[in-house]
Amino acid sequence: MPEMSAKKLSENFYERADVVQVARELLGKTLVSAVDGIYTAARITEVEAYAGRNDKACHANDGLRSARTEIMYGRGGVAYVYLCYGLHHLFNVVTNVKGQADAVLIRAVKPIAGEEYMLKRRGKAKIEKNLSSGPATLSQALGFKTILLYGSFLQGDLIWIEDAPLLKPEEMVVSTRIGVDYAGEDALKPWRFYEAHTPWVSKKLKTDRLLSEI
DNA sequence: AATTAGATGTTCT
DNA sequence: GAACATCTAATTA
Repeated sequence: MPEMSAKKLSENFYERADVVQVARELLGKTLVSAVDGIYTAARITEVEAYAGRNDKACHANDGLRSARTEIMYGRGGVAYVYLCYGLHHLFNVVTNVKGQADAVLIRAVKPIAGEEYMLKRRGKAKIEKNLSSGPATLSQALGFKTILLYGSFLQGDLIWIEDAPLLKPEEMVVSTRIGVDYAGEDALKPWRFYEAHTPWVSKKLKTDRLLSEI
């Protein structure tokens, strides 16, 4: 049985208004999955903030409401999982209060527990970067599938996030978000964050800077 | 090492 | 019908 010493992040953490700050604070936290009765856990090493109606890169931009985006308008602390490119299930954490459609995309994690199950789900033999450094690969490693998990409560017993110390500015890299070139000037917003000095990151850009250098 | 093509299905115009 | 918060294998150099 897994140890349960660390605390689950509460409603207060997720429902704050500043999605960029919540994104930064999610770095270093522990993402736990008990999907399919299999316990896996991983350290969050890369995230991106999506700022609701005012963010052209966000699915809810201009206040778009649809079956897909509806969950983002609900309360913070639930999962927004969607199918990307017809193949990949991307996992987001909904933040802010009801009515505000903010979310944080989890883009990379470092395995902590249940590595053997992650390897099996990914069809890999070795634990290395490509096991879970990417929004689609981490979802596969942790068993996230959109049908099951859209709207999952993140303090339940299927998926949750456990508290861990905050990273310091010198331990954190800031960059523009990946794959959102269609978003015009919003594509330039420095809303991607990853843990410095770890290989568990999806990709690096020439413009990346330590947060402490800005 | 860097670039390209192909996989696939839902959402939005 | 186009676009899409991606990944992998194959190809080029």
